[in-house]
Amino acid sequence: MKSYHHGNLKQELIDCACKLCERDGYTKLSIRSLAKESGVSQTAPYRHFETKETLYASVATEGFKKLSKACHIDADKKITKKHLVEIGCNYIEFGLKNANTYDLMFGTAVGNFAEYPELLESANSTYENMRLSFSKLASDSDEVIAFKCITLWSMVHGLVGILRKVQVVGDDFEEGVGPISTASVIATNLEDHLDKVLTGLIQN
Amino acid sequence: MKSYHHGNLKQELIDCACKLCERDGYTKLSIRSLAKESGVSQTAPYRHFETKETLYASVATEGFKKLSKACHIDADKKITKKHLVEIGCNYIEFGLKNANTYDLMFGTAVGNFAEYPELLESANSTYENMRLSFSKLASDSDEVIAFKCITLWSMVHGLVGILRKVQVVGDDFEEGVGPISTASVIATNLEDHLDKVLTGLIQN
DNA sequence: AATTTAATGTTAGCAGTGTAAACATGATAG
DNA sequence: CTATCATGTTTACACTGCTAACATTAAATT
Repeated sequence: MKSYHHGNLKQELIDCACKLCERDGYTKLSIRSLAKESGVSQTAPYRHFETKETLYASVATEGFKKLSKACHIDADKKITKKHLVEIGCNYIEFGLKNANTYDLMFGTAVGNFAEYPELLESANSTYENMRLSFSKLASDSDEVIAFKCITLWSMVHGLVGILRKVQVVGDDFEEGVGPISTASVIATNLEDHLDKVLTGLIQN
Repeated sequence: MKSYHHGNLKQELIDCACKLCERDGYTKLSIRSLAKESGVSQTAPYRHFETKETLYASVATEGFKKLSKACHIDADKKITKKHLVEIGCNYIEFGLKNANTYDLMFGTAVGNFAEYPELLESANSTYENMRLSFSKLASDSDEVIAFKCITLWSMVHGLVGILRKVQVVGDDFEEGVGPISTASVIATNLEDHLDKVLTGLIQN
């Protein structure tokens, strides 16, 4: 027989939410269906998540932890441009393979990260990781490092968005001229592409 | 007295939706509230929009038309790098000033553009505009032009996303090191920044 | 001009949602 | 052993997208 108290509800809800969110997109996620999935009453989740946004924040936090791991470079080694390209590729791969979670992390579903300390922490730590890698590449000032970092981030972030969008736009352009074919060329040569862009970025 | 038939409901709904969407974000937009706003019954909008997504598509279409206009460069002039920087700046300005509409245009709220011919048309025409500008910069092959185009687009698209996100992340880093201060430096020197990145892109 | 038809509106209603309030249970601290 | 408090349940409200059946009127056809 099942006990009145679940025992591990919060974590189970988060795990389940992560799974469903990535499968169907966060819009399709409902607290009620989540509760049913865990065999618990409709409003039980509210003992662990003040609002739906709080739940979103938890899912996003998990997302940033995964992203951080995906972009992690072993700190002992000396960092070269090749490593940065690798970081960029891993970032993009994460964004494309976990598209729905990525939306939650970078969209507007969670309005203000500062309201969710764990989310803020995991997001900032992802940034800090990237910053550290750049700082080991060249002896730049902190400002220059931060600048390069934001530039790389926006580059890969933009590629994730455009590569995804373009698959959905249809392609009624001539061969090789439309956004889809071009994007797919970029997508299949991500390393080369990032290398080219990073070269312009690093040498100055 | 008001007549049974509204006469111009569809356009009024779209206009109203664009306004409310930009003001509150598309998530807050409801067909019912929209109907009430136009003084019409709850379900009247369904005579003009099959589903809510269809309405979203109309709002997004208007968005792409505006974006296209914002990024338009007079075709007669000779295009220089400076013009491309200007296009990029205008793009970013649009994305930041019309953030909520931008979300609708580039998010997943409208799943498949191909289902909405007008949306597809307006989105592709925005791309085509940018492509034309690049084609007047140098005598590259169509492939190279398309490549540069996608690269610039993903660059500015990424900057819009990161610049917005970073304002929301809070900044518990040292002075000049955190994403916010860096991003704000980039934001206030957009021209320089784009110029720098474009230079690496154009010369090869 | 009369009549049919199609476009556009309304009413009523279903199933689903987020969330608040009041109450029930049971693990834990005194 | 008892009181407290975290965690669960029930009930209820206001809102949502959407469908089906019906009403009105503009436009097309005869």
